[in-house]
Amino acid sequence: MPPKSPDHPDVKRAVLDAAIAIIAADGPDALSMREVARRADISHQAPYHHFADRAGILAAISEEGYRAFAVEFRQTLASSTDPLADCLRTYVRFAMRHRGHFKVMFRSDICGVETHEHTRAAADDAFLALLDFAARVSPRTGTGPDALTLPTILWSQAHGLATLLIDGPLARKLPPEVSVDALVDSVAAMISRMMDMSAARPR
Amino acid sequence: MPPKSPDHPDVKRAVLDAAIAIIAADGPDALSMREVARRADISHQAPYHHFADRAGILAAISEEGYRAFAVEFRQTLASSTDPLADCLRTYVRFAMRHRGHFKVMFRSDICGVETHEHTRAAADDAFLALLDFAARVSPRTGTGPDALTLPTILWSQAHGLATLLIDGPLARKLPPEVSVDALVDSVAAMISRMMDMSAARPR
DNA sequence: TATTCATACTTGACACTGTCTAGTACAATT
DNA sequence: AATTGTACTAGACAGTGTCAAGTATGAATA
Repeated sequence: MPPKSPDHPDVKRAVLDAAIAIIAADGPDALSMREVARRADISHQAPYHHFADRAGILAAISEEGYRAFAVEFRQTLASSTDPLADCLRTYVRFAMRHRGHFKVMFRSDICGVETHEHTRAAADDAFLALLDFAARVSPRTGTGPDALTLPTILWSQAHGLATLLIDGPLARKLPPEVSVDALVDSVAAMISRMMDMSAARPR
Repeated sequence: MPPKSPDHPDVKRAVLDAAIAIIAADGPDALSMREVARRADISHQAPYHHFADRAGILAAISEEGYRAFAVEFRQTLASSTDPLADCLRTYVRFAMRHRGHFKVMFRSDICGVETHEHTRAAADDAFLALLDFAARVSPRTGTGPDALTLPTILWSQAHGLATLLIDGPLARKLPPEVSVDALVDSVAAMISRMMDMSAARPR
């Protein structure tokens, strides 16, 4: 039980929030321990009491992101009648609403998934949610060596769209009259239609 | 005309190659001007004679990447009888064979596409190649507000797969008996089949 | 041939970074 | 009252990007 600091009610949270804000604005590269400390109005060394190092902060952020993602994704999956379109939308919407988290989560070099146990566990769980999604979209998916093909397609589709919009050049390519939401919707609709047709006459 | 240095035949090239090697191994974050200079066996300030700053090196690398990508992609498109599968393979293969370039190209925060004119031009041209690809795959694509939907789908698919394999957690998820090449092949095959069916009974 | 001049560097310095090592203030425990 | 552990602060160090100034070298000019 951490006895509350006299200065701040929850320094750890303040550190995380400052870090997330910096990352959302300028990307993970711009994350500086000292800038975080400055924003949280603590000494440049205080964050080290809550996180081992810079990588520790990033790992904590991506872990938080994976957990939140799994929750949102499972909620959508459970309550949707058109899981393909809705989950795709959820994926992209999560990326845009939690840029700070998302920008770290899928950078395996910095997200800590290979070095931090808790982060890895959260990432694995989020991956399970994705597999559930794929199974729901196409129950025919077997367990053979091809079992990963459809999940890979769906994941790539959602992830590629999200990253191209967040980090990549896609948003810049959109003509002004096409909104990001509209694009996501039409992509979801077209994919959904293609999947249905493919299911209607398999093999 | 740059008069050849007495020390190196082409310092600029040496700087670029050292930088690409560093990025391929440890990502763009690990790129350090001083490490580059050390590897090229020049003073820590010599790179500044050929590039304005760190961002200038990254912009040069991504420009080079865009050009090479456009060439490879157009070659595939011109010579293929199954453009969808072949171009998807080319995209992913390019990412894996030119990791150093690829890891910079699609990080719009660092690739210089918004700040460096030549880089932007190369990126725009590569995008045109993608549009040609989409038109070839589905000639029915009109010019209305939905014109971007299919290109977006194809691009997202290829890009998502490439980034999940290069930077993301997908490669870690693959069971040992499934090779990356095999996964890319089966994804390409499945997508291709779905597109064909969708084309066979449109609307 | 002697002088000028741009090119391609090197060297030195600065502010900033992550992180190591020492501290210090304070609450809970003994 | 003394000890201990938590949550910090302060100082120092090597490494970073980059600015400023100096130096060697080859080409152009006088």
